[in-house]
Amino acid sequence: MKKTSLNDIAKSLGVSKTLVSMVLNGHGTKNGISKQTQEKVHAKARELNYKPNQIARGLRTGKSNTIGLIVADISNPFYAKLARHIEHYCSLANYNVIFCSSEEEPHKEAELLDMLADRQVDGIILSATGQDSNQILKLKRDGIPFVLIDRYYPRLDNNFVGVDNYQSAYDLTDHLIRLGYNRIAHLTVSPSHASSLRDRYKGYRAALKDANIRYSSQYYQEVSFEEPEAGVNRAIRELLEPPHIVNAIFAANNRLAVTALEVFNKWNIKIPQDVALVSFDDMDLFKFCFPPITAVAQPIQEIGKHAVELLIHHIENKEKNPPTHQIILPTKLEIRRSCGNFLTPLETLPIKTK
Amino acid sequence: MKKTSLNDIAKSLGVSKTLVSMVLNGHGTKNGISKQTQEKVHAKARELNYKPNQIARGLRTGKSNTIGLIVADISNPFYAKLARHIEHYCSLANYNVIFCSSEEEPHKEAELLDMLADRQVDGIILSATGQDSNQILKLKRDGIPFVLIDRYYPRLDNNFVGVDNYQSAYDLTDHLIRLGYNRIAHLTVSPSHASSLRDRYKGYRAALKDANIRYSSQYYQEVSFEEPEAGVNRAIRELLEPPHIVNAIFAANNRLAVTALEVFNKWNIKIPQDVALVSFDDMDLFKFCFPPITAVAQPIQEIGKHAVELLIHHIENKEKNPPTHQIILPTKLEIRRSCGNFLTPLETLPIKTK
DNA sequence: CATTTTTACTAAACGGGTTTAGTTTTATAA
DNA sequence: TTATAAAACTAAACCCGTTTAGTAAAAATG
Repeated sequence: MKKTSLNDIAKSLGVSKTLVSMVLNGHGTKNGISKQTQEKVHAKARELNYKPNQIARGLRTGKSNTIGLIVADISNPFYAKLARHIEHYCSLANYNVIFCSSEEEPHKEAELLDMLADRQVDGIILSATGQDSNQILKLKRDGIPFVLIDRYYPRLDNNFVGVDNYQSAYDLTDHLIRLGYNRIAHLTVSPSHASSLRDRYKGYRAALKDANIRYSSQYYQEVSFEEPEAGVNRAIRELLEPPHIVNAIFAANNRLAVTALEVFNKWNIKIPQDVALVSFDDMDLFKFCFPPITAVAQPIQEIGKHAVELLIHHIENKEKNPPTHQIILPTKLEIRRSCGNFLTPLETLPIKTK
Repeated sequence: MKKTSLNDIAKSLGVSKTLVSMVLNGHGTKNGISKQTQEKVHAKARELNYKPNQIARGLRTGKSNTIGLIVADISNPFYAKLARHIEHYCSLANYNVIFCSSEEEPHKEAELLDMLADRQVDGIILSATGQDSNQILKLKRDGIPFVLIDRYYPRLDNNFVGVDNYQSAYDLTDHLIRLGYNRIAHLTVSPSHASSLRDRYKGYRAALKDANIRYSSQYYQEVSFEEPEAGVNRAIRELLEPPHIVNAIFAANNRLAVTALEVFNKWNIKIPQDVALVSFDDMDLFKFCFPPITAVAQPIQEIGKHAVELLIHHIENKEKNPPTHQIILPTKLEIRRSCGNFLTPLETLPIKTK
């Protein structure tokens, strides 16, 4: 059964499609269409189950009421939850979401951005891989409204919603230090072009420095995004085999922490007896694993909400060229048992170096 | 900067836009356009960074190269992973995905289906809430190709990709029975219109029956999707407070199992000493929690792959009206420690009834 | 009664592609 | 030399809404 078009309604009532369009868009009264005619149009539209073709409408109005969302990895619960909230807030504002996952690959990110532009999305929410700011400059040049989430480009003045990765990482490291850990590894992803990861590292370093703890380059372990298993394996062996370089590990994201957990399991390494573990980004798993893992939790729902609000504001005030906003939301340090006695965070524990 | 249109290229070369369109779509030679002209067109398109407007193209061709995906709950890792694979396979076939989450609400599902139809998607992949088959009939009537995943409508002859929930639930229950558990609760979601959940229940009942284990209606516990916490709390209190109605719990999906884990944590209920727990649907958490949870794992990537293949096949053979397919994929029973000694599944353990 | 205003509506352009049905020019066959 | 075919290209319709500019008829005003 073919779909009903505006013309079908117009013909069957013997009026112009202009009239039908105006009435159905609620501009009937404004344009002086009589009450009776309006009623007839509405009745016929209902009868024929008319649904406007959004593509045709979009072609004329230049608006698709669709936004694009590109996250680094949709299978990561952090981004999955974020995606859900973004979809939710968009649907409240009558926008749809085209959903993409860049798999942390800059060339895929570039392709996706092009594709979204071809689809005439009204705006884009992007967690950038961070390697190539040309993409961002192109968006700007093409005048497509966009909001960066999670990661930003330090030198560019863009809309951004995220957390203070530096301070949160500082606090997380400081938490370890106050519990007496003095040899803390930093496990991160390579190549870590993402601003979030770089800031986490800087916060970690600053906390060490402020506590007068000597940093060793051996503490820094980078593993590839594509194959974290092998990298984490190697990193943990280096860090924990005699002479036990570290007594605590700071995982720069949840995926690394989970992978570390797997490796610990395999080698029967005990937390926190053999090593303490903390993670940036919380997840359900960390509540239930043994022992529960201390982590920095990001306010995912708020990030999604602000990103959508900001984006839609920009879309709907496009010509006025509104100023950009940077929204930094607070994180929460979820203290659990993976660093030892969590009830007395200020008491330093005797650390057993195995 | 305004985007380049076909007309821009045509004018700047002094040719018709027909010619440009044909050349850029690779129909140049077929339509007898000379080599030189074709080269000129390509060169100019490159120079002006021409990208066809997909909306305009879609309006004319009636194809949007977009499919809609509706899952029940995108924040559930099962669906998040599925979504990722679906997006991946679609992008290989040059389709985009509009992503939606019905939150298990039939009216939201209906709205989303309408919305996707308005957006002229070429097809839909749907994990239906299962309450209202009218939606499905409407899709059929409108001639929109679609594939059901995860849940199906037993009476309707549709494309479907999923697993044998009945048999898998039977096997999972049987696993408990062989370990000596004889009072097994079934924890499920209400209202469980989804075929998957109903089949899991049937498989559970059949396994009990075949083992000559008496079933009590007290074993069946239904909790609401919107607020599982309260429901699971109540259910577990009913099941595990004296007189300890059951010694094992079969959670019909991973979310219920995770919620149960939370409740156990709160009340200091030990697995498997106080109660055994198994879950339908696996997740990372079950590998790492203490103890690790035995679960039925679905082949998520294969489900996504087959769903996309089937859908695209139907889209691209629409007029030929290809026959429907039902693809049932094998599950895997991941035996862990949540039911006691997992190394000797045939040996019955002495069960302590608290 | 003539003119202006208001009411109720319509024709046609537009957006940016695709596609059908030609047209013009040049080469080939009769 | 003329009819015919092939080669190279174009005009215009079409998809389906939205929007601008305008018209016809009735009512109000001078």
